Amino acid sequence: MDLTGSLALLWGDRPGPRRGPKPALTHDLIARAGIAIADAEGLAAVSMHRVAADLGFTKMSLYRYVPGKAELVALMADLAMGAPPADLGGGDRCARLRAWALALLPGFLRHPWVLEATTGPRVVGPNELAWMEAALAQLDGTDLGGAARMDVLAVLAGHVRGIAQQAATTPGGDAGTQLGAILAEVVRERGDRYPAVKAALAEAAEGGEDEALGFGLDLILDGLRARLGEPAGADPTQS
Amino acid sequence: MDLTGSLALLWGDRPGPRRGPKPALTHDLIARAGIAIADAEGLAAVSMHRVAADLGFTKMSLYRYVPGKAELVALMADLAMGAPPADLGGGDRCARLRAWALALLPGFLRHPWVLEATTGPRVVGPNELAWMEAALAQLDGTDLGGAARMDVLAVLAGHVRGIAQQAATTPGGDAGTQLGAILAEVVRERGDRYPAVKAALAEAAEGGEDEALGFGLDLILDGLRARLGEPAGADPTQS
DNA sequence: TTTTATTTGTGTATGTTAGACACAGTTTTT
DNA sequence: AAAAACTGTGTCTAACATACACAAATAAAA
Repeated sequence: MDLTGSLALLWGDRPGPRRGPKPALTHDLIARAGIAIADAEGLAAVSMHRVAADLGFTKMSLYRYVPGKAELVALMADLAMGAPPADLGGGDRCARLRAWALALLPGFLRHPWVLEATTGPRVVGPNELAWMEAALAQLDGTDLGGAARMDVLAVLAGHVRGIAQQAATTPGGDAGTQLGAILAEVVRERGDRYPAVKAALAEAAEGGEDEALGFGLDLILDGLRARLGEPAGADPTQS
Repeated sequence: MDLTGSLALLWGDRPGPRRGPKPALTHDLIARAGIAIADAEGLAAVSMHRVAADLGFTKMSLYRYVPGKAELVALMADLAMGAPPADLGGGDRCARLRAWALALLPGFLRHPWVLEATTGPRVVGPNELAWMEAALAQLDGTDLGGAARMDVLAVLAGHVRGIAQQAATTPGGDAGTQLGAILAEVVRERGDRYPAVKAALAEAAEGGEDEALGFGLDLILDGLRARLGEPAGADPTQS
């Protein structure tokens, strides 16, 4: 894993002068082809051969643009998530952080494989850094230390990721429904050993509403408001 | 991905009567061999051949015990995380949830690959379910709905995962330090476009203390306390 | 304008991986 | 003793990432 190589690649540090024939492909084109495959058939379906073939080229020609598969996936992930919204709306700091977190979700839902692609050590791309910047900027002027700010970020992003991951397995497509069904089956058969899970599951299936993301965010942001000494914002779920 | 198969496997639903020779291996033995490899060299180093070889057997003999690699990894992950602590200590509900989350961390730190292995759709094993049960049991008697309880779980576990993931890339070993160094380098070169990240990073590197896990947990649990209408517990970071 | 250096796209080859399948040896049941 | 069932193994295939060398193309240098 040559991380230094993929850095220059992700950040577009290409040497200028060329002499040979003009390259027929671009990073953008390649990444888009990979994204299309991953969206339709999952990250496992993305192979050098497949991406190249979809572009009408040979597998080996891809290596002229990308050092390896890891870098290709990094490129795909950074492009798929896109840039953060320029405007997080009005409201106080925490409301804007809430908007930020909410804005993060659609990307994960549209490209569930990004969750897989961004676990473990990786190179942070321009878009990912832009998302970080957008959130951290909201914490300017607070008395939080650098580590604490990073931590607020981690909590928020972690929660969104968790929700996205949960959502990615739920919709009725492939193994998703199976997973839910199997979990339910296990709990039904051996539910006596897991009463709390059984109860929560039953009640969740009954009530049905999943405002999971909002609920968790409110939890976190209420805590943050208290920590910052700011007044509680408008909160629809509590009087 | 045959999820039904791995379910019976993870939960030990083996058919009773045997006629042929006694099996030389057990799921436990196989999983431990895999865990040893993953701990030492990462999840990528775990292959059927490698695990079998380390046990002194042929690759194909493993398939007598495990339907495929996915099931092997699921087995490894469930065993590696182990059972939740029987006693979460005294204190109020939120203090016990805090203890639960803190107890979750060492497993992730000892076996960083579990993060990778438990992203995406998977079969939930006995230990994972036991962890869920332990946390959900603390929410008994609250007015939270089933979905909300699951969500509290997701927020807490998600945060611990995030911290573990961050920690997994930090310690000075392989690509970890590189990643941090590269991020720092990117920010140093182009820091003007990411002032908030730059500031947070600089301050974090300076201050140094990373009570990241505790900070985030307090954030979440403060929010939860407010939601539950319980008084704030003893909190060392606030008067 | 000719030559030369450089870069692209490709074909071929290698090593690794997951998994299918059939077979021989072993053990329990009949 | 015979039959049935199960285990461990060897062989085989297909997919994959990646190394390497080569021909065609193209821009800079002569």
